[in-house]
Amino acid sequence: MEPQKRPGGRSARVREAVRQATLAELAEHGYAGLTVENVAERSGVHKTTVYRRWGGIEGLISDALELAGEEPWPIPDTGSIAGDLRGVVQLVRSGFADPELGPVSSAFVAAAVQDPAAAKALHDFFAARHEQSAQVVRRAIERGELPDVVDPSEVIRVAVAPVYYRLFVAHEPVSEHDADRAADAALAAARAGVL
Amino acid sequence: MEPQKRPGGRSARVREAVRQATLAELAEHGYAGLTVENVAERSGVHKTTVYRRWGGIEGLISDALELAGEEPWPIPDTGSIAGDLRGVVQLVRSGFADPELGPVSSAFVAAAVQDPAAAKALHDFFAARHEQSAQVVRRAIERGELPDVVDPSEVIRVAVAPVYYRLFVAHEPVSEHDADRAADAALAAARAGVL
DNA sequence: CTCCAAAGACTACTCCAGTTGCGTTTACCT
DNA sequence: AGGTAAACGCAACTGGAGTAGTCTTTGGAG
Repeated sequence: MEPQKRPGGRSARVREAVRQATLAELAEHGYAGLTVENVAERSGVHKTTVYRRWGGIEGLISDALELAGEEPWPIPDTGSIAGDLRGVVQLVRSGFADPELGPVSSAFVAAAVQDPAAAKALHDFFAARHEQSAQVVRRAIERGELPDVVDPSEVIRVAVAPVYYRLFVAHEPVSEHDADRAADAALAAARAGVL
Repeated sequence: MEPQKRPGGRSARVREAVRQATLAELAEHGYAGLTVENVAERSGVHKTTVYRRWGGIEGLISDALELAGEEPWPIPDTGSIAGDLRGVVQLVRSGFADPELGPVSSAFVAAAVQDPAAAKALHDFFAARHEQSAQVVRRAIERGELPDVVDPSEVIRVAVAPVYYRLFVAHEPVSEHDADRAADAALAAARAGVL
């Protein structure tokens, strides 16, 4: 009574096992502590197989990232653009603050800074996120809360950028207040029509 | 006729040679391609000496970063906060776009994402940069261009954040227009009093 | 000028990430 | 069912990062 056989046999099981092991290792040891051997041992798949199919750590990251990108992203709907934008930014902040998800998310960013393949995967990931999150801005435009000249995805970028900047560039702590302020700043700029 | 002897003898020369070699290797091969052996060979200093004094790649990066932090940062003075802010952000953008400085600067960011020591060094670096750049905002407040409730360094952060976000998180290209727009957005938020 | 302590150079070693070649298993196809 | 090609497992090997011990050089002090 195998789970299911149609979408693939052994290979599919191996792939899934490795993906899960990668995420688990990432959560435990972070990106710096991620090794192919540990992933292989945890997944029960042999070391050489991982090297052949994934090519190395970068491949593991890209694959896991692709998996993460398929998961849906909750879009806030508080009724006002102010609340929605704050919701989006807080979601980002809390995601990295989470002791379980945080290290995994951070690992993706870390990997992308070094490996071009991971960078491409992360680029696509964020393109999708921007597109989805921009929904809150489009709704606001329809409601007349914002001028229709604003670029919806640009508002999202400017809103979340300070959080990422603090986390991965300046390496400063990010409080809830910081997140709200970033969202409010993006909103003020959008209202002024500069975005 | 040695350059100068007071500030130290052999050790000082070794340290300087290694620092320069680190920067040169960083510019050529980036952070991913940086190895202790290459730095040692280029500097003419033995491998073991580098390991003993710097401890490894992280130490090399931290040391080079400390050196970079001592260099002065040009503060724009165009007469208006709008021009000054744009100048600050453009300076960031052009720094990373430069074919020589870009890889080095990027390497610092990459290193800091992985190594705590480099992260600390980069944190201090940006703290100093924020403090210096905030000057343009403080002048604007004095001139009455901005309300005196605004947080000068926060305006800087919000202004430059989208550039870094595009470069190192979303991995999107950054145009001059993007940089100007980010500066304008921060200014609009500051005028609205939300920063 | 001579001596000495600190710092660097050198050699040889260890250890582990990544590779290679080959044997074995597995899913799919007729 | 049986055959086959792809995918996986396995063990041995390679290469380079990092370490340890020892010798040599250097810069300063009396």
